[in-house]
Amino acid sequence: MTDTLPPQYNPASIEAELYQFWLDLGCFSPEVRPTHRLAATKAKSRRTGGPPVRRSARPPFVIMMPPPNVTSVLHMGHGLTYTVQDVLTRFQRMRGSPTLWLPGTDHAGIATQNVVEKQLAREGQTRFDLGRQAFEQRVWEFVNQTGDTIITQLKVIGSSADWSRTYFTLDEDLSGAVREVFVRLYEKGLVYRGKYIINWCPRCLTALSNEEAEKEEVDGRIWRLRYPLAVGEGFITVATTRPETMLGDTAVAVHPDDPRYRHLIGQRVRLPLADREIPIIADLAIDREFGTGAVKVTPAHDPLDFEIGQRHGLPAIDILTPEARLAETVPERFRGLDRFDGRKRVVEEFEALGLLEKVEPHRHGVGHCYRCETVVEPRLSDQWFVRMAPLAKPALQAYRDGRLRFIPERRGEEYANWMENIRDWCISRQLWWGHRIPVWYCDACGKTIVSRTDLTRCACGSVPRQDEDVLDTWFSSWLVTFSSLGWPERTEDLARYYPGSVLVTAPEILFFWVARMVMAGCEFMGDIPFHTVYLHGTVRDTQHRKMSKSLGNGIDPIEVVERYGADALRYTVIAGMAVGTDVILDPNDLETSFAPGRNFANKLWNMGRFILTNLSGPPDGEMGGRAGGPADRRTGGPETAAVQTPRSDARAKKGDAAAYGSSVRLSARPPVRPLAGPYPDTVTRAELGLADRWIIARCDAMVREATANYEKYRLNEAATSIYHFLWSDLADWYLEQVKPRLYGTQPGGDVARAVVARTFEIALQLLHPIMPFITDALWQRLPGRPVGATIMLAPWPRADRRASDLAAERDFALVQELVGAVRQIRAEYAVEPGKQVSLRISREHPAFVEEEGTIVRLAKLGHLSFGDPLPEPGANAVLQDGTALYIALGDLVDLRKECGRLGTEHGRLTRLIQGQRTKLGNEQFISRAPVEVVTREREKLASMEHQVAAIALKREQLGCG
RNA sequence: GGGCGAAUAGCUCAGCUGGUCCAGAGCGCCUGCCUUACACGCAGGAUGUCGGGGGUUCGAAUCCCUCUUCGCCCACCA
Repeated sequence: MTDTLPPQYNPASIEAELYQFWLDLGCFSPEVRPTHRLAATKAKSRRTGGPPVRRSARPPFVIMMPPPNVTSVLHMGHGLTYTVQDVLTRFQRMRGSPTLWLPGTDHAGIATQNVVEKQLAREGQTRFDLGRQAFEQRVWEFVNQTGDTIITQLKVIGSSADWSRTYFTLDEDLSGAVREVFVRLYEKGLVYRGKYIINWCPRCLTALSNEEAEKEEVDGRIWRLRYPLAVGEGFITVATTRPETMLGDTAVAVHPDDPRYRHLIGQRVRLPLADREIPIIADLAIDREFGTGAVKVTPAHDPLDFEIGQRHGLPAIDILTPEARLAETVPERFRGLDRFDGRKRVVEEFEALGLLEKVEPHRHGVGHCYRCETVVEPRLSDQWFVRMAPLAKPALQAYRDGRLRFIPERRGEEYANWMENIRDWCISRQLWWGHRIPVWYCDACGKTIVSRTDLTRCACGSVPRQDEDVLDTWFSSWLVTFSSLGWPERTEDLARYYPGSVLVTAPEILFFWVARMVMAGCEFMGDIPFHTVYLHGTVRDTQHRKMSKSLGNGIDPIEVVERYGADALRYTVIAGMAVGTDVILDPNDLETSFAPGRNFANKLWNMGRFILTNLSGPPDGEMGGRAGGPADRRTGGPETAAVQTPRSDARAKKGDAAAYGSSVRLSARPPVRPLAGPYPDTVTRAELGLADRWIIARCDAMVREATANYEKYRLNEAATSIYHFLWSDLADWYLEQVKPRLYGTQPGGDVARAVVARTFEIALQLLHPIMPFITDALWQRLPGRPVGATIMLAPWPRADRRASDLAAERDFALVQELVGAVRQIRAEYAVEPGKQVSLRISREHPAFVEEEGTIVRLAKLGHLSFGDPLPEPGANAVLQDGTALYIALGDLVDLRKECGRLGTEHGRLTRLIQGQRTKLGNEQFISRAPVEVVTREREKLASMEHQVAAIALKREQLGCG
């Protein structure tokens, strides 16, 4: 790493190198991985042989990474979710927990198969041309070729996952777990095969689970069709949204108590077009209010109809081919028509026959394939299912008991609601890419054999055939909380890292994945797999549309990293995301969208440049800075930033390397004793000035706030409080305040350096989980860092009681108000930027005396004096504590303007005082409000009265009338 | 149809257990500054009936009701 720090932060110059450095240190692993670099340090002397493993008192912190699809490319949604996970991981790691963020990739059955099939299509082939084996081979080749892309990209954004443990859901181990689970569930009677209505995607040619068929509101139509009675005159009118299915009708159902139809029950109708007779039956499931109250029953193509059919022993006629064309079972003229063409044709014929009664617009939910968005077809089919109700019980109980909690909380109710109404899970897929169902059928003896191992011979001696289907992708993902740790083997990892801690993901896969993982954990491990489910928002564009490939409104995170750096990306999404809310970014204006992060990173960089070049003190041996004379800081330029300084020598002598993160050499793990708070141990309280005490107190407040917010998953608040401390407090005020001290033009340089170093370091550490690269780059350059130290393993700063200082906060606020007042006047009177003016302050407050230098400098004053303001015209202001200011401005002053300014202020305060008096005059308020509140309100009034009196006096002096 | 959430500055949103955060941030906008860390910057400034109405309370952006408008989840009304 070179030490030239250019004025513009260039993320590319540090990120890749730092990431590699972290990898080399092995610090993404929950176990200790001492490297040669570390072992070479004085850690050796402290330890007597053996690996430097230290058992932490804290329980491990484990996050399962939701495995991205193996063939996917990073999008902004990934950018968000993996950033959140990395922030939590880095936070916990620094707090001293053995931390495991376990990554993996998902074979993503349908998605991957679709991609490869598309490739084949371009070559004019289908998977059937290749055959099963060759096709699988082809997919493997594709996966091996592209599978690393997403992992590489995750690294680019700074993810500190333990890559050595990366799994793939089709790995041998995980496949073994899948088979084990299938067999166990089968043996328990929880897996069964049966013929039911499932969601069928006519494009992917496979069954889907209920969750995979996404309901979407569609503007459709509802047709009323007349079915003539078989005997005599008349007809019964049914209502349908899918007229083509009438070709498969096997009954018409009405409610048994419906007076309109009661007399028709038991009669038959002549089904038009199909020219079949079907019965009119009565069933309680019929809603009399809807449509005509008479329902056409198509058992092969509708779940409700299927149930009715079951109850009444109706035949089911499948009228569709797998591709959703009309099948052999319909009259010839319809055969081969696509379902939607068939629909048109059926309606036309009904109309021609005079049997179309009415067409109405109708908005309703239609299922769409979650992978290709094709309208799914409810279809009667032989599939494998998992009985879910028994599995849901303990998973629901865990939530009810409070053992499993959700953030935001309301998501818990969605979870519970789903669990309570859970339906069986269709797990077989008519695909070739995935875990083949471990079931064999023997055609000779008719046996069905479910087996953990591949079966080559049936007990009867003949060769069985394996079920053609594969399992739902989610059937392997719901197991990863333990299968990725070696289950069903009883591995050390499993013992140590199960159950995990937090599951972070998007709400979209709450049911697909999260809920099922809880069920699997309860069933196979006897315990829930994590105690907290953190569901973050979605990344959307400025029109609040979800970012997606098809809409073309996506943002490529890698492009953002290339342009602004990973830290800018991370800070922007974290700061922009309150709990449970979405992140809005403008794909058309990356510059503006990521400005917060980019600007902040650059600010940090420059703060770092400034601080590092000044930590070594002024040149020419003016360490105390007591001798005057402006220091030429250029001689102590960036190149020397990382060299040892007297300060760091002092630290080294104290042997307190641990406090500066060099503990990495001792244990490669944060030390048990966390870094103390912002109070620098190298100075005594007596040496600290007002500004020093103020920034230390502010820093301490930030430590408390940010830590609490990290703990509460309020990452945006943690981010903004650190941002505010660094930018508004440290950079805008403290660094400006200490410049003369650092330059040696004022005494106290040593103290200033100690305070700057400590507070900056603490802020960097607190910020590290969010902006890992720049914080480590700067932190490592701070004086006294041993080779191989990283902020990643530095201990989490602790609040320090000695640091809080209400008096300092109050007094420095006064100084800030005063400087602000002067600046305001200067701006208002357009005083030339460089021009010095004189200020007179009515009150000799100790804070003003102590911070005189600051005030003079920051308010660009030539001279400051205390005493009654001069009676001559000048610019005036009154602070909240009643302190009056007077600035001599000569001809610039406009008396009327002054009177106007003061008059406005006077009026505003008078109104407030009025309100305040009314409030305090209210008996009810005095008696009912808490004493502290009343006291506070009284003080407020007193202060306002004081201020207004001072203003009145000032107006009198100016002769404002 | 059920359940839930949100409406705060031009834009995107914070505001966690009703009373110092006399309503905040970022971006944008206006004015002045290339002040020797940073123009991806510094200083100053403007903009809000906290969606409408009602209520509870000594006190409401914050709690309750209602209306309006968006959004989310679930659902076999064909």
